[in-house]
Amino acid sequence: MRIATWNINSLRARMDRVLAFLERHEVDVLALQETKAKPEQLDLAPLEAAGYEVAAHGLNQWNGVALISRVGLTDVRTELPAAPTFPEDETGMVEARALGGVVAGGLRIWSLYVPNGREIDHPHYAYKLRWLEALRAEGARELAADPDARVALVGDFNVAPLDEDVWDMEFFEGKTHVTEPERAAFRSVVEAGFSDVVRGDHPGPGVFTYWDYQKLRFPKREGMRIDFVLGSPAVESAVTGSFIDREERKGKGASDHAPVVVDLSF
DNA sequence: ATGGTAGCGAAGCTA
Repeated sequence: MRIATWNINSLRARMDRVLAFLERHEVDVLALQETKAKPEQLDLAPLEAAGYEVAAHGLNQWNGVALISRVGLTDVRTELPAAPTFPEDETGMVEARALGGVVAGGLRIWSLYVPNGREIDHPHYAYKLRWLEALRAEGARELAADPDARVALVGDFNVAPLDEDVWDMEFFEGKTHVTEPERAAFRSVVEAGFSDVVRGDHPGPGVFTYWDYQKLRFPKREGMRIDFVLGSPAVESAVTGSFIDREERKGKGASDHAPVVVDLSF
């Protein structure tokens, strides 16, 4: 089974890229972030013609999350995101940041869009830390109930866990994504039992998943590693390979994030 | 400190 996560920065603007990506890599389940569309705004005909469906989509906040899956492969359990445990953002749209589904074989996959945090002194930064703590608690709860649970936490974490995950630490001094509280919150999720299943095969420095549109960051190779696939022990032991599809950041109409792809064999 | 780019939706906000 091949799963992927991709901050798409508007699903409508990039539906053609999504379709080509799914087919080129034969992806089974794709978690999307920043869909920036209401479900009813999407033209799903091309997806369905290719054998895919939107298994789930965050309801109506711009920065929505979604799961695209081969038809019939993913059963969305609305209780899975455990939304009540997640803090609400100022719009009250909790479900638009975390959405989970059960894929055939019992894999639970969550598409996560961690709050950006904006500035360190902005209330959104504290919200980001609370949100990550809620994620940790929910993940820990799932593994306490079943240590062998197949759970993948995937998405845009908006945290660069290591210094080598940004192109220049000096640039990020005083900025979000690299602060110790954010990194500690990320590590807490890992320590709850969800390990990065990509980094081992694709160590840094210089291995990134995001490059700002501005200032020629991509051609200058000035990026950040902030998109992750974190797997429970059962998922980690099922990983047979992974890659970051840097090609998707190239060309006209690219998202500012590249997809992260992981192969699993249970 | 500013502005640079992109998306949405029709001005300004978010990233």
